[in-house]
Amino acid sequence: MFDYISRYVSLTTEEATILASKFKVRKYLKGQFVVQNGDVCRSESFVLSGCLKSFFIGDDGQEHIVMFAVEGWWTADLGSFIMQTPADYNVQCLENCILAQINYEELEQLYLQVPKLERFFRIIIQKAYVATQKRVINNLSLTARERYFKFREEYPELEQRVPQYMIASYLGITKEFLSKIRSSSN
Amino acid sequence: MFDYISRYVSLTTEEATILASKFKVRKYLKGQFVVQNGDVCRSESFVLSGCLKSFFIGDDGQEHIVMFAVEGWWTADLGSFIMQTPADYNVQCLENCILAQINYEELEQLYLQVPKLERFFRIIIQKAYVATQKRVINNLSLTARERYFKFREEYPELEQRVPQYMIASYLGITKEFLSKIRSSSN
DNA sequence: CGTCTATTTGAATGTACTCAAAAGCGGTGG
DNA sequence: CCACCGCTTTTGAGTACATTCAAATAGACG
Repeated sequence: MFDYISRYVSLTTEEATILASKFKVRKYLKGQFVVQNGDVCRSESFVLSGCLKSFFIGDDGQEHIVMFAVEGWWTADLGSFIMQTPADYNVQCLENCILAQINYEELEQLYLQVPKLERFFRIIIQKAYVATQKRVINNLSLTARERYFKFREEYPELEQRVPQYMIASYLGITKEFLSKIRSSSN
Repeated sequence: MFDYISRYVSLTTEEATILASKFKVRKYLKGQFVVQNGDVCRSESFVLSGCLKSFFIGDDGQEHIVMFAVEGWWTADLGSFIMQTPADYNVQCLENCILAQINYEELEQLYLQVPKLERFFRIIIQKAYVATQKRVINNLSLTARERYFKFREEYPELEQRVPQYMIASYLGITKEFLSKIRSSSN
């Protein structure tokens, strides 16, 4: 995690120590929930190992996957976290996971103690924002087929790690249709 | 703009002066481009008055609207701006506009001179990110019809100000189909 | 080997798109 | 003041992409 952060801002040993003191490392088993819909999302998690999905249940009763997270990614219901309001999403482990977590109050303290990190998180979010905007674009301008192939290119690891029906959900198509896409010319 | 910023961070008079010195106010006529696809997006713009669209031309040759911006919103090709790489999008005025603009170098200086603004922009981007994620969700879980009515609720002003075919583009549907949605039970 | 879950296949249906043409609407000039 | 032009919106018929539901098949795990 330090390696990762130091790509964006350089920390002194002291700052790194403060940083480390705010995070707690926690293990989760496959299937466990890190965030549950309706609860306030109390912490932001950096994935040290494992794989998770964020999803919500639509009015239709169906599960819609918002995003996946693997090693080196952050996960949370950010909307809930920043406003400290009940979460729209669930975050659940698809594998056994090890997460480095920081809660709301400690993060606010951290911003005060190490203002550089304000910059770090700004940059991280900017990138996430741009990526999400690209996803909006793809959803609007590409067919299901094209979206799927783009997904494969961009996240070849996920293609392996995650069941197909979840990828279908992430892409916004049914599992049956994804299966048909795959069978016709892969 | 100061009012707007002071909702998130409180600035001293001195800091406000520095802030003001970095921004340039510029007027654009209806139809003018603030950012052009292929150019590097050099500045971020805060809309003082007017209305703009960000869009790109898909492989199919069709215009896809990424977002609108009205008074009190920020606009830019953020991906291009933060990486200083050629823009994917165009940003064009739908009305005569007055924008407060800051370019890349000046913003970086500003972050150094008034670190509080790092916080301000982090918060802004966080909110934009959450909003964009909601849009992804809506696109995945709602029908065209539902998306349209949600859009009306959320942006009643835009509904008035922007031609219908652009709203259709923003929603990811054809203008013909939007017309049909409207005619059946409005 | 049996059970549970995930994937595939097929037929019928629905939602949204394409293309073409008509109607509405605002501005401009005769 | 009306006629015409360009641009936006509407309407309709035919089509394509994606969904639903049901059933069959394949894989993983005990």
